[in-house]
Amino acid sequence: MYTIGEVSKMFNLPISTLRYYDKEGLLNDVDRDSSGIRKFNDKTLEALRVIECLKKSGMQIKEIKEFMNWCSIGDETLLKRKEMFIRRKEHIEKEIKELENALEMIKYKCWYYDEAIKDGNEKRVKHYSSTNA
Amino acid sequence: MYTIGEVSKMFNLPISTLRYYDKEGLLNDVDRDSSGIRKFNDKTLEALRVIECLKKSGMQIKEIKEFMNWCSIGDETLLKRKEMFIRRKEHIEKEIKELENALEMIKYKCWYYDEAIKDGNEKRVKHYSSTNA
DNA sequence: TCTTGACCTAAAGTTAGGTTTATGTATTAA
DNA sequence: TTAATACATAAACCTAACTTTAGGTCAAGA
Repeated sequence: MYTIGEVSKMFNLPISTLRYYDKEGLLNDVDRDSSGIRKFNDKTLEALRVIECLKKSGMQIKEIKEFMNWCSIGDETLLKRKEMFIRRKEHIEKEIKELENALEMIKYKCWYYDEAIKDGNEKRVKHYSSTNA
Repeated sequence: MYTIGEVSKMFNLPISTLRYYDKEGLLNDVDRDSSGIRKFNDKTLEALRVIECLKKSGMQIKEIKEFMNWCSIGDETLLKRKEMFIRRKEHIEKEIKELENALEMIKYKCWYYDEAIKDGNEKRVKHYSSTNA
């Protein structure tokens, strides 16, 4: 059992964010002690790891909430959940490709400015712009 | 010379976004015809390509504006610009790594649900959670 | 006893990056 | 001449994902 402050440190997430996730229904059934204080368990930690991952994959909070809901419904949603992960996989693979393209252009720009700095101006290197970037 | 509508189609960007970029100062000195209509040139197209790339690398509009400003100042900002691209390179490389980590977890989840669907439930496969994800 | 620190809630506020709306102008085809 | 298009502006609006604020509870240590 962990307090909200402990979990906040473990995940490097503001306490306000954890409360927000709870309020939005991303953290199914968070236990409370007799005075209403949240007691997080290992299931919550696992949920937070999944949330981190799904956010990275471009999902919105309300979509993640929907997924968490499917999880608590049970076996009848297994297929839906699998299909969702397949879509996330495709999304993230596409995103990586796009980032790699951007990275190529940025690397070219690093070279471009290296050369320009050597020359003191962009005159010579400018000619390459249309052919390389 | 291109109209805003043509550029919108070329870059698959809403006209409103192009006007917004112009207003925010991301598109240095866009020419206008005698009745005030924007006439984009190849320099603008190149700027748009750079903007796309810098956005992908995680930069904010106001930071991109600052960079565009450096470009119009001239050779004295060459070093600054190069350093900026080096930082963008680092940022994007870090981002790719994080996405690759998320992708690993998502792939595991795809396998997990594949197995669970074969079994009709998560009972058997659940045991692997702590060791794999 | 008092104060400090960690927790709680509801509700308002914030920010980025656009988008929409309302209104107007200029060109062109029927 | 009228209607449709494509352009223009300023200003209001929107959304997601938090964050901040204001006010309150509770347990522990000095």
